[in-house]
Amino acid sequence: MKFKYFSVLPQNMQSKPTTIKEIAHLLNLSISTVSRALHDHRSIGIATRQKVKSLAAELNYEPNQTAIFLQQGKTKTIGVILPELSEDFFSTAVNAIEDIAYEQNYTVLLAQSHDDEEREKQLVEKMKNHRVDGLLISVAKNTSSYEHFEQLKKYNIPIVFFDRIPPLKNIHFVACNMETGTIQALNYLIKKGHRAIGLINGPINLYASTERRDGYINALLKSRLKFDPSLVINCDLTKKEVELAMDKLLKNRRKVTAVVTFNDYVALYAINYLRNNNVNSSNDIVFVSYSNLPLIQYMHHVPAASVEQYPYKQGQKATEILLNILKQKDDESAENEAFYKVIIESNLIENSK
Amino acid sequence: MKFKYFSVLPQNMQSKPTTIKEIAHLLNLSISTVSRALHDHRSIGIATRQKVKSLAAELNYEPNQTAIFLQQGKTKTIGVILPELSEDFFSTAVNAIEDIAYEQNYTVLLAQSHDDEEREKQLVEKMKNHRVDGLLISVAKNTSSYEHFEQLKKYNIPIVFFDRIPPLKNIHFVACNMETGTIQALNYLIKKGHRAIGLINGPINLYASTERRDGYINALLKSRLKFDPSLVINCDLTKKEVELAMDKLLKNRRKVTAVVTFNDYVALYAINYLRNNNVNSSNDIVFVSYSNLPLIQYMHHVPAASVEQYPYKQGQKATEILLNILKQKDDESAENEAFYKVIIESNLIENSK
DNA sequence: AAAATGTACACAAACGTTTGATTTAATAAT
DNA sequence: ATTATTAAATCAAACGTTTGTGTACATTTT
Repeated sequence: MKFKYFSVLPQNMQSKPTTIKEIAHLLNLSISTVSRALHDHRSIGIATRQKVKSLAAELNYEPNQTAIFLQQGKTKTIGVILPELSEDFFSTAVNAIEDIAYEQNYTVLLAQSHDDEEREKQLVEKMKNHRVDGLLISVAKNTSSYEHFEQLKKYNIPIVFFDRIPPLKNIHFVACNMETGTIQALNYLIKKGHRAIGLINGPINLYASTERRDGYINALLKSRLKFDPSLVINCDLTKKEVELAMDKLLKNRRKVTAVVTFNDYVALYAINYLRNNNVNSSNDIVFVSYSNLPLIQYMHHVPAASVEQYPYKQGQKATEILLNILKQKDDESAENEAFYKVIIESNLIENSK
Repeated sequence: MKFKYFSVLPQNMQSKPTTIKEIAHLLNLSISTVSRALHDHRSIGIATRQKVKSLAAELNYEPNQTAIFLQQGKTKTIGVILPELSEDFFSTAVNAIEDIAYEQNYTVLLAQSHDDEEREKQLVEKMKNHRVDGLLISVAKNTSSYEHFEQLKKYNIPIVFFDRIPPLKNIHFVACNMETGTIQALNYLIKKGHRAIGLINGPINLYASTERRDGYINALLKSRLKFDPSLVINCDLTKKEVELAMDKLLKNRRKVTAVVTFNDYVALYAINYLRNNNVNSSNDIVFVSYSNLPLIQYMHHVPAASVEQYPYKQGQKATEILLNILKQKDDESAENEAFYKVIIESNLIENSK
């Protein structure tokens, strides 16, 4: 690792940033007049307004946000806490959040919990200290206590949860209903003639797993097919357990012709497992997955279809809701305490390739 | 999309957050005494300190950061502007940035330019308005003018560039030298007996492309092999052009036995192209790539080796440097204007699988 | 001509801190 | 007994805004 360190003369930097005060002094006006002139207040003569504005422009005046924050008691900043930026779902959700927030002149304070409850708590604390106006949270996988969220309510900092929502009563959230997508997936496969359909599901304690299982069972029942529990296998989503699960399915009495996997990664592991073990059925087993990550474009053998969870839409909705709440708070102190609960239906998307 | 909207009674929220002022009033002390007591100033009696602290704890006092920001003229916040969070390189760099920043009690204001120069400019402006103490930037691919960066210098907001650095003279930066990694890659292949080695490179105007090409040529010369320009093909990194490039290589007079690709995505496209077209040499051609993205774990046929660019280390170094600069600025106003220029050497990593 | 209205601006408080300078009282040194 | 020293706390200014209220003058209304 090379390390160069150059020393150079101090550059000609302009002193301190211009303040409203200086402008006032230079023009022999009061501070308030300058402030109002810059805001086009009607009680300021049009001539003075012009004078002020042009001088401000000349001096590169820019309002000191920190002062405004203090004065207004808010920061025009929303905090975002989510598990992992490297997960594509979240990074696209963040794209939405940024887009909406920036549109409305809000700034985004972003932080990752890395699915660690302790860190999540610290971040909540930090965000509170930083006086964010509101919070967007997708909770860590193993978060089991929720006081840190409750506490924020007391400070009157609104939270909107998205995707991974805590089991609390009075909260705002937007989430995706996985059951309907699962039903669509099953119907799709059933229509194609599949009767023995496997499900490689996630951990049993995850709500997302329950939704998938429920959808799976309900779709079967509706089609008057009987539900065979041996075709549903829970795993912790690691490569190893996925392969074990796939193996179990292959060895099952009833030979599956299609498999629904908890997400694209699981599909990938399973498909690669089949190919690596030269299972001749590798091309016969049809896969349906969730998420529709861009990563599947790179796969050689892609799932036939995928249940879309609309990360962008979720992020968008959640942000809109939060900004709405903040706006209401401004408008009336009319404690219109209502809870937004938005549920986006998932949808099956067939993969063209 | 379902949409439920519940109305609920206003909850018992605690009024305004506690201030130092209230504590002072309650204890019949002056504001300054309370402030100093909380900071363990030695001129405050130990008894008073205790009284103040316990009352503060009782009232859940938390200093109002916005007030402190104003008073101190800094925000303990660093801005980060980078092209795309969904690119794994950047999201791991962000991990490093967050880790280091949080360690030192700084907050991170994150934003994506989406490789758009205009947006980048707006973000810089926004960050400046938000009075971030310093900036970490990886510049957008098509940024061609740099005044928005220069301008910040005048405002005395330090910038540390990382990975994608602008062609400016007096700047701080940390970047990765791709040439050495490329040389390692070539040597690796040459040692394995390869003589006809293709290079699917990026756009010719990118510095990263130049580095790769230079490394490629230099390694060949050093091994006394002659450089054949027809084996180096530039492309814009899209799937289509990569396939075209691969095709060109296949049709070349000299048959390549190894290919170095600009990054893992290119490798992926190329490898898939070979397999899809049932080129029998698909397993004979050895690939070496850059980045070592996690995505390759999911590939069936992975590159034999990859040049690591150390995103985490780059993020880490850049943050450390920025925080150093900020600390110096506090300590002495001794205008020790020096420029950090850190170059991390890339390294070839063989893929085990 | 007196009163009401309107226009264009200034004053001053407030937001919640930190911090240099000052005061008060008690203690130690001469 | 007088003066220096120290300890403990207070005062007041400052950071840069916004905003409710006050004021002077000119203009209109009655």
